[in-house]
This record gives sequence, structure tokens and C-alpha cells, in this order.
Amino acid sequence: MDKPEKILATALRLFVTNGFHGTPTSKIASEAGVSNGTLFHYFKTKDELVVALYTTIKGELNQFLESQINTASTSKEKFRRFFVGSVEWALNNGDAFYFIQQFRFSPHLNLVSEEETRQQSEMHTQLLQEAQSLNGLKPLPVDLIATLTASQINGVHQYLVEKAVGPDEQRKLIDDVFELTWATVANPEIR
Amino acid sequence: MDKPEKILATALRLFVTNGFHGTPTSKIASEAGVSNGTLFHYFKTKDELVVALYTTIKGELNQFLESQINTASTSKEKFRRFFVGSVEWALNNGDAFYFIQQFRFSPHLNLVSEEETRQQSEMHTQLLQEAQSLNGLKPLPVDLIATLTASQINGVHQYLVEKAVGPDEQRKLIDDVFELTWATVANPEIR
Amino acid sequence: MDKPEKILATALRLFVTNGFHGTPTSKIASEAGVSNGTLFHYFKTKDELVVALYTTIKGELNQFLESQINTASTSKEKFRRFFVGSVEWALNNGDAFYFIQQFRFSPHLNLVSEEETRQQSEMHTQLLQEAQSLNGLKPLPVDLIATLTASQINGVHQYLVEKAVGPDEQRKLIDDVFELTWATVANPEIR
Amino acid sequence: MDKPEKILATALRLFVTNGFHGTPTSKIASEAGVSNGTLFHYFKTKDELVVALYTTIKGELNQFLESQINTASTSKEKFRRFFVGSVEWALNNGDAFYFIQQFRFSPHLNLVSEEETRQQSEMHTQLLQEAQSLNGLKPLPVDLIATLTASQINGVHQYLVEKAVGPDEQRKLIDDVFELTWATVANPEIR
DNA sequence: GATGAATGAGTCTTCATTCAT
DNA sequence: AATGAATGAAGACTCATTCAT
Repeated sequence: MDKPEKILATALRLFVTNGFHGTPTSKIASEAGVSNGTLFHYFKTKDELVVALYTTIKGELNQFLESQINTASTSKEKFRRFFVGSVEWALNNGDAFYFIQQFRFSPHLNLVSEEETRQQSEMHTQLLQEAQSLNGLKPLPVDLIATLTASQINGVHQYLVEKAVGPDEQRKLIDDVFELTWATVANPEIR
Repeated sequence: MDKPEKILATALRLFVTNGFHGTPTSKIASEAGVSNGTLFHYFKTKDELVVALYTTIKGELNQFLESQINTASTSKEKFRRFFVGSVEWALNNGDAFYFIQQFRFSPHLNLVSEEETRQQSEMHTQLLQEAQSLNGLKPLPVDLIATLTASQINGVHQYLVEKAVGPDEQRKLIDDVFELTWATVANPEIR
Repeated sequence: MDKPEKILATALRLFVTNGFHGTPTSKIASEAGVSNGTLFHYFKTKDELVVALYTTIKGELNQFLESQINTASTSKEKFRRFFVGSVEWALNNGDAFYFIQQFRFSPHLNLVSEEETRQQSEMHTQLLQEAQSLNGLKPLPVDLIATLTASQINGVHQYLVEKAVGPDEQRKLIDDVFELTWATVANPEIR
Repeated sequence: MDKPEKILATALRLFVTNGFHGTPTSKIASEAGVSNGTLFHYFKTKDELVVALYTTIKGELNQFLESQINTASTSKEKFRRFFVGSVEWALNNGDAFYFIQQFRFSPHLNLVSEEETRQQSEMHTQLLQEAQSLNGLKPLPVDLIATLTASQINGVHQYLVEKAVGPDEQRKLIDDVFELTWATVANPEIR
């Protein structure tokens, strides 16, 4: 792991525990094993570091989801992979997932261009548009369906974390909720 | 509005715009029309102010929801009032609702006792337990259903805010999603 | 004990424990069982309170010493009473004695007029001048003798406090040191 | 003089004039020619600065006394050097000596470990123990003798400062009082 | 690239003091 | 006389950021 990566990883850990404000750059630097100056060598400002962390994490998540979806053929299967993959990634990357929420409810969000924000949700939207064009979804606004499924993903994840469910049960539960969600949004006529 | 109330109202507005850290206590005080010292007369620390704001808002929300539910008789109707009431409260109290999310993804959350946290979600849980005991819900963990419906509430709200939907369409959309959600969690046999 | 007295007594206790700076007037007031405003009703400023406390204590000490000396007849006996009385008063009024030192090494000392300062040490000087005029003391400056004996008083007191000597041994020790001190300053020819 | 030294020197001067509380860290910093932040770079808190100043001064005093004693051979001579050296150091380092008293009657004293306090008075105690083991002192507790001589040192110094005695007379007076003190504590049989 | 001493603006918080009741 | 809410000036301390080495 090179220095910028180490800095980002350390920042993530500390931000999640202490919040942005509660984490001085000096602490990030020292815990990352670099000097104060080095941090600012790679990230011009603290805000830039925060945004870079967000962008990096979002990139990793998207890359992971893409790899999950690629191998599926049907719309439902793609959708399932997206749903299940999201929850599992969130479970395996608790800090990163928490950070995303933290970031979205902070003024830092304004520092990310709308263009970038749009791109990041593109995959999800595209997936649903494809499904809808094949008559596979209820006649609801695609964006609504997207938002609702994203909410469900958050919901399942939150439940699993709070209840500390075991791995086997976990898999079953995720799948159950996926099926419920699919039943909710899918066109019953061609189910 | 007495002084503590003015302080809380001003703090809410500023926190939502600038974040906790981005809002100096001095600005809260001056915009609330009181002196710096007065703020600290009523709230020992800034953190205490943040927590007090959260507790107050949660209290108001819960009181509002309780008033909504009281007049309903059937489980589904209670549930509907809860669902619709939540979304509408969120729409009418955008700042307060945003603040709740902000707060939940910040280290301040740790300053709220578990007891209080439990109390705040009690109504929701009770509602669902009652419904389940009457065989009205699918055989899923009540907490899961609670978390999922809460997520749906967030989802609809988020969609409505982002899309700036008009009032009539809004009401219809909320009701549609409620029905979808109910269909998702209700026991189909006695639907 | 009326209110000003209660305030002074409380202030003494708190000053000794926490220092002048470490003791807010609000704490003095609350622990004295009066309101914040009442304290400032009796003492215009905090500094005035500090000085009033000093003056009061010094007055009590002097009154006590005067009562001790009154009944003695010879110079040596008066001197003994002064010496022993000082040490015993210091032992019985630990806080007050500590406060005097605290006060003397603080900028508050400047708030006491020189006239008052002079008056307070008058008794001691007078005692020694009387003794010297009777040829009872070594031919040293009276002020030097005064300063040295005062230092010895401090010294014995400090030792007794630090070593927590028992009462009987205490009395003997004080007397021993008095005799040593007397031998040091008294004119050997007419001893 | 490096920055920490400059800060300590400035702090000493200001503390003696205005007291701990009467001296803002900002004033110390600016008069020392460094920024506010630099002061806190070297001393984590104002209290730590105060304690560091005390420790430094005590260290300097002890080092000076040690150098004075080293060259003497007999107990009495060592004792004389200690006595005279102490008074002269106090005269030449008025601020530092005043600060020591100020510090000893302040709550800051509690911040110095007992171990350190013990070490600082070790030299004095050792000196007297050595003298006593050679039968050179009266059969009194060594600690008492130590406390009494320390008090005499304070006394002479106080007198000389108050009376503004000239240098020649000064030396004679210090020596006279030393002899008196020695006569007071030394064993008369082997004098 | 890397360092870490130095900076100083910015913030929370305290507290002596006032004053209307 | 007594209260205690209100004030705001003042101060300790933090921390993002710079820059000479």
C-alpha cells in the first residue's frame, strides 16, 4: 500500500469513529505513519482528502457491483446480483459503507459535482431501465423504483448489522428480502 | 418562543446548512438573538445542544405520529397512518428530518442513551407486534419488518424531495408505495 | 453566621483548595448557600472579597496574639507567648494560615495599603523593640530579628504539618524551638 | 536561547508581575517573540508550562548549590556554602525565587510528583545527615533542622530585599546570620 | 518526495459583573 | 436585601496549512 492509500485507509477508519471534525489531519498522518507535511503533499486540503476518499470508495463499490452483474443474463438475475452484492459489500466494508452515509449527510456532498453523482447511480438506473423496457417492472417511475430498492438494501444491511445474524441465516435473509423486493416492483403479469 | 426554543430552532437551521462543525456557537447565539453566554446558560456544551436538539425533534415526531395513529382502528389503518404521517412530517419538516439523518451518522449518536433510543422506536415496534399477533404479517422478524418499512419511508421521502413532485401526485404516490409496502409485509392469506 | 461571614468562610475553604483563579464566584455563592447576586451585594468585586478575607483573617490572628501576650509580664515570656501562640494558631487555622501565604505571593497584595501592612506587623516589632530597649536582644537590626523569628514560626509550623506530629510531642517541640530561637536572638550576657 | 527557553524566561517575568492567572498565554507568546501556537507546541497546556518553569528553576538552583558545595571539605563549610549560596542565588534571581514561593502556595504544586519533590530537597537533607552522623548537630530530627535553616534562608533574603542593604553589609549580614544559625543547630560539645 | 516546526485564525467555554424583578 | 437570568469580554487551546530544509 503506497502512502496516499495508507492515508486514505487511515482517514476512513478515523472518520468513521470520530467524525470528520473529530479527526485532525495530524492524527491521520501520524497513524498512517507519514508526516504531517506528506499528507498535504498528496491532498491539497482536508476537504479534498474527504472527497477523494468518497470518490475512491464509490469507485470500488461500483467496480465490485459491475463485476457481479457482468456474468448474469436475465434482468432479474442482474438485479439480484446487484441487490445481494450491495448488501454483501456493505457487510464486508462496514466502515466504507458507513462513511458513504456520513458523507451524504454532510456539507461535503456539495463538493462533488452533480455529473459525478449522476454517473455513480447510472448503473443502477440503467439496470432498471433495461428491465422496464422489457416490460419486467410495474409502471412506476424508474427513479422511484431505484430509490426504493436502494432503501431496501440499506434496510437489510442495517438489520443484519444490528442483529448480528450468523452467515448462513444471513444469506437466506438477504435472498428472502430480495424476492420480496422483486415481487414488489416486478410486473406481476410476466413474473 | 422562549430562549432555549429559539436557540434550538436557530441551531437546527444552521446545522442543516453548514453541519455541526461548520456552525459556531457564536453564530447560533447571535442569529437566535441571544448572547453567547446565554446559549451556554441553557446548554452546558455544544454537544449537549446537539443532543438536546435531536431529542426534541424525535419527541415532536413521535408525538405527531401518536396523534395520527390514535384515531385509527384496524392494524392496517394504523400502519397506513404511521407510514403516511411519517412521510408527510418529513416533507413538512425537511430540516428536522435531514438533521435526524445527520445526527445518526455522527459520533453524537453515542451520547444518547440506549434506553432513550429504544423508547423512540417503541411505537413503531409495538404497532407491528400488534399486527403480527393478529396474524396480519408475514412470518418475518418484527424488527426486520420495522427496519424495512422505515427504509421505505426514507425512500419515498427522498424521491419526492428530489423530484419536486406536486401535492396531488404526492399524496397518490405516498399511498401507492404504502400499498406496495403493505403487500410486501402483510400476510397474503388474510389480506 | 450571617451571610457575609458565610461567604468569607466558604471562599477561604475554596481558595485554599483551588486557588483564587480556580474558584469562581458562582461556586463560592452556591456553596455558601446564597445567590450569585448576593455575593456581589456584599463585596463589590471578587478582588475586594479576596482582600476582605485577608484583612479579616489577619485581624483575627492579631486579636488572638494580643490576648496571648496581654497576660505575660517579662519580655521573654511575651515573646514566648507570641511565638507559641503563632504556631498554635497556624495549626488550628490551617486554611487561614495557608491563605495568608497564598495572598502574600499574589498580585492581590498590592491592593492592601502599606499603612495597613505596617499596622499588622506592629505588634511583633513593638514587642522586640521593647525587649531590645531593655538590653535583652543581640545588637542586630530589630527588623532582622523580627523577620527571622517569623521565619522560624513558619518553619516549625511547616514541619509539624508535614510530619503530623502528635499533640504532646508537638507542644514540646514548639517550646524547644522557641528556646533555640530565643537563645539565637537574646543577648547572652543577661540571659 | 532557543524558543522553549525564551518562552520560559518570558513566562517567569510575567508570572511574577501579574500572577499565573493575570498572564494570558497569548501575552507570553507575543513577548517571547513566538506565535501563540508555538507556545502550545512546546507546552501542551498552560499548567504544563507553569510546572516546567518550576522544574527548570529548581534544577538550576540545585545545580548552582551543588557547584558551591563541591569544593568545600568540612561539614560546616559545606553548610555555609549552601546557606550563603542559597541567599545569594535568591538575591541574584529575584524573579525565580519569588516564583518558587508563588508556586508552592498554588494548586499547581499538586502537579509535581512526590518523587520529584523529594529529589529536589535531597541535597539539603543529605548534607545535614552527613553532619549529624559526624556528631556535628544537636540531637534534633534532621528534617526539622532542614526546615528551620530553609526558613532562615528565606528570612535573611526577605530582610535584605525589603531593606535594600548595600553589597558589603549584605555579605557580612548573611555570614552573621549563618553563624547564628549554625550555633543554633550545631552540637555545642564539639563546636 | 518528505519532514515537522511554526503559524494564527477560529472556537468553545468560562466567569465576573449587572440589573430587572 | 435577595435573586438568578443575561451578558460579553477574555482566554485556553486546536488544527489546517505553509515552508524552509
